[in-house]
Amino acid sequence: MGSDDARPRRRQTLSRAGIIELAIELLDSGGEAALTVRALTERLSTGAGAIYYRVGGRDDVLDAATETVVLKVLRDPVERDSDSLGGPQTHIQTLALRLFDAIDAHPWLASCLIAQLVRRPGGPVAIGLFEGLGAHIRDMGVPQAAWFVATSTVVHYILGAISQTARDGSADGHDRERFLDDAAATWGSLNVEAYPVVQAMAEQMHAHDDRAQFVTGITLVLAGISHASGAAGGEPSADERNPNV
Amino acid sequence: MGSDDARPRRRQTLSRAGIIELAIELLDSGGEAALTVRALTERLSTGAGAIYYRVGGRDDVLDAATETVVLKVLRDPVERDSDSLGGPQTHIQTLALRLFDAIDAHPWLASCLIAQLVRRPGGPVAIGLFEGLGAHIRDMGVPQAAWFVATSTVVHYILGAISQTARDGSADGHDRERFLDDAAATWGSLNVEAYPVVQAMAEQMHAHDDRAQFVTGITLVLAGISHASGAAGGEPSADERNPNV
DNA sequence: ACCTGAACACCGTTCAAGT
DNA sequence: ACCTGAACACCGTTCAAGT
Repeated sequence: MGSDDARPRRRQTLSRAGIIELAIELLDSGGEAALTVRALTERLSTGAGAIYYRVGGRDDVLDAATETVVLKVLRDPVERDSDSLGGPQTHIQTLALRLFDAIDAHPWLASCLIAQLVRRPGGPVAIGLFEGLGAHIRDMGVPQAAWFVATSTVVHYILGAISQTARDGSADGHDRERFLDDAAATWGSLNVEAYPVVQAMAEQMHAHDDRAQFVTGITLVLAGISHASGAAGGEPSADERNPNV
Repeated sequence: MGSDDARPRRRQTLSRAGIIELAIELLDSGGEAALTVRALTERLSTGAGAIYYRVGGRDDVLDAATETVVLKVLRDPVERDSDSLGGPQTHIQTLALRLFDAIDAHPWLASCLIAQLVRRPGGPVAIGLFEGLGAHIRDMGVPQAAWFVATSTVVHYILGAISQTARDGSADGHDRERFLDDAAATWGSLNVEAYPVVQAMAEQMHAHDDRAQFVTGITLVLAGISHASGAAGGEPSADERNPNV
């Protein structure tokens, strides 16, 4: 206000957003191990203290990168991807699939997302997830008293499923396929007396498609929710109440 | 065989099992960060090479510790914990709850279990999980073609749910409770226009009980599975198509 | 065969010092 | 206010050398 000396900022090269953007780039190309404070400082030609001043420690950078990616995925209105005729279940599938597909470009995201929700259960990522998915749970006709349990169940399924789809930094998609083929071969070669179920599953594991299986899984979870709460499947029908969930 | 010079083993102090046992002890008391090769060597009065010779690198120790704990939990017949009158769904709940409860004593287990299943999808832990749970999925009457999808869905839900129950090494149960209270307070104080659903969930989040919610969640998932496989009389909803999938 | 432990190549974080 | 970067206290892993 009163001060007439217009203070010239020494530099403007270093912004919080720029650090986070670079962090995402490092994570995408080299996995979680590639995000080091040193890699950040070298690429930005700065000192370690600058990172701490702008963002914080390594975990804070990781959380910020996760938040940036997840909130971007959640922000777009579902109508952009969903058939507008689809009911709330379709919208939940759309959101879930966006998260699933984000793992392809950001294989590090699954474990960071899980870690972040543990560290900050009331934080912006948790809020975005529960608001985005919860609205459709509400639209399914689930009674309000069950919104939190039902949404939590969906979130838990999504987290577990994407965590298993994530490759670690080193492996690419092709490696992972061979990896699962090996696993299926191991299952198939087991003693059928000791492992009858796994033995029988080996063939399906070999043939299975991660994405299709993810959709089936979430469909099953939603079926359970709508069945238990008495809500009709895709259509938000009116007066259905079940206090029991 | 032929050689008559009975070679005296220099020492017998260092066994693979002993290393793993100590690793679990370190993990239980100090979290994942407390398991270092150096901590192991100091407590065992040995050199780093000995660990590598007997078990392998740090990740191998982590995997071995995880395997030991998980397989122990899965090994007991479910009849020990389940009401013997209970059906297959009860038995799945029993197994799931054993896993859930194991997180209390071993808060590090959730993230290590997830990591291990990614690293070794055909390994003994995966096999134990899918055989143990899959047998009851079969007993529910799910058609064989859907065993793998259905069991995967249950596994994914369990992984996601226990990952969120896990505290990190520093926090104890009391800390975590205060943590969630804070989160609920944050949710409750949000702008109701922007976050109507989360705002409405705040109260339930505050009142909720992790364990009860876990049981509700798995019940919902199982309801979805039995509903889908019962209604179709064949495969579960693998053919229910979201048009944009 | 089994173990030792120094050496190597990294980490994240801090903080006095600069501008 | 904002940045520097040396210093500190750690890591996991390797491998020649011992027995």
